[in-house]
Amino acid sequence: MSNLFAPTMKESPTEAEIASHNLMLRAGLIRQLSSGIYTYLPLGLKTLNKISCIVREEMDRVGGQELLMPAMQPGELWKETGRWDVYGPELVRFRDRRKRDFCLGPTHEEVITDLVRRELRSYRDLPVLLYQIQVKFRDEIRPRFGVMRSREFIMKDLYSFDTDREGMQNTYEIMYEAYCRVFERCGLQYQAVRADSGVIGGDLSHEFLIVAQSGEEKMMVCRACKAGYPEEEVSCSVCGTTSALEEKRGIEVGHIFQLGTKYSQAMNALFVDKDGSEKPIIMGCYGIGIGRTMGAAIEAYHDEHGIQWPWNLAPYQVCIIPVHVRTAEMVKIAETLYNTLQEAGYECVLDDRDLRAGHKFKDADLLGFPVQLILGDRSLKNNQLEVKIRSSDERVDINREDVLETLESIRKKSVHI
RNA sequence: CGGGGAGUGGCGCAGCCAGGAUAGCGUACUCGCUUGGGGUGCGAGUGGUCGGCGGUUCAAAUCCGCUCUCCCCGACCA
Repeated sequence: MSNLFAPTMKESPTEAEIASHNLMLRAGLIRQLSSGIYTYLPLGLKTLNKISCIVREEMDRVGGQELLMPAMQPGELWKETGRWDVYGPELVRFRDRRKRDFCLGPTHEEVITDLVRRELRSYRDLPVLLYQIQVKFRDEIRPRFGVMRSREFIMKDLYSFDTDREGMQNTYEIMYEAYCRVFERCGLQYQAVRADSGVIGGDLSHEFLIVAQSGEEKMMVCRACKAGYPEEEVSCSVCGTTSALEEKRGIEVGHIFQLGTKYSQAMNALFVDKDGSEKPIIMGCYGIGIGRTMGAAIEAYHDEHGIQWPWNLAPYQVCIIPVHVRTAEMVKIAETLYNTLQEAGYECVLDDRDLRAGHKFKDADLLGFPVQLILGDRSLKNNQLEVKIRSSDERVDINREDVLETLESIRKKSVHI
């Protein structure tokens, strides 16, 4: 950690009004460049990448193919769908040197549809699922809550292309399940809720919310069948029970849509069906806010001391804390332990800084590593070390040779999939 | 965009109303000693265009005008 660029702060910056924003700044995960525009520092990027990896794996698992589209998009495409006029000032627009209209993509329906209409001709090419994890730009009226609503943000957006509505609905269900796995693997409590499809357009739509007290959105969840409903929908539950609705709050991190032919029709993205007739491709689109998921995770898991990362999202799972680095013996044992864990596949940091124990403890708590391995003089003599679980504050002394076994059992308890 | 608030060493703030000497406090940082299991104690030190431009005045962080930025509340969103 002496080499780690993770500037922590003891005091809270004034601008951060909510826990996740405050902690991301204090723990040195992000720094603000401008309103709604943030730099991810090394630790913040680590977690961001963890979320991206999980998302990527789950998209690939259901047949998604990753590509990368440009952020800079010609206005022409947006005029084709009419969204150049509809989207409003949230769309970041500019002209190039030849005075052609361009924008920075807030979403990529136009670009992907343009790609697909050029390359996909036959029903034999379908269905296809294409996605990217990429930076998006939305000139929000009011950016707020740090990375939760920023003007530049990382989003996974997948677009599906089917030959008919049944195919699209099938894809939708598969994606729904994939989303459930993503959030489970992140170690987050989530809730899917029926939603309006808004500006994006289309028919059926669900939002995925991370359950958190501080969430901006209210929802009603059926205690029996776990189905979620928007607050305003007082309709009863699908499973028939009427009185078992519970109000919960959440943070929207994902949204899935059945688009139908809204874009394919407007942009003339057609395929030739079995019977030889040309039909518009049936589309769906599926977003996950990567940075927002990170913020929501902190919002859901923190205490007065700092972050409590779920195992799979932690920048490092283990923090080794020698209470001092004054003796060669202590340093050697700490380094040996570090190497042992590295070889065993644990991501760990060694707090080799020449600081007082209290300072290191405070930092480790703030940064939220799931496990702290504390090396003190007393336990050292007995060939022991102290294991502290961040989320429960549970502490036990174990023999040093049992460390891998102990970590493995902690990992098993923390991770479900 | 409407309503509210704030810009003063890295961070958190005081000073401004009632203009005046070297712009102050906490923290962080550097050095020395000290301490060593929950942000040690003492001492010394570095670091400031007081957001910017213009004006009033013998004199502006302080008064006036313009402007930029940031934050909070509302409509919108991953």
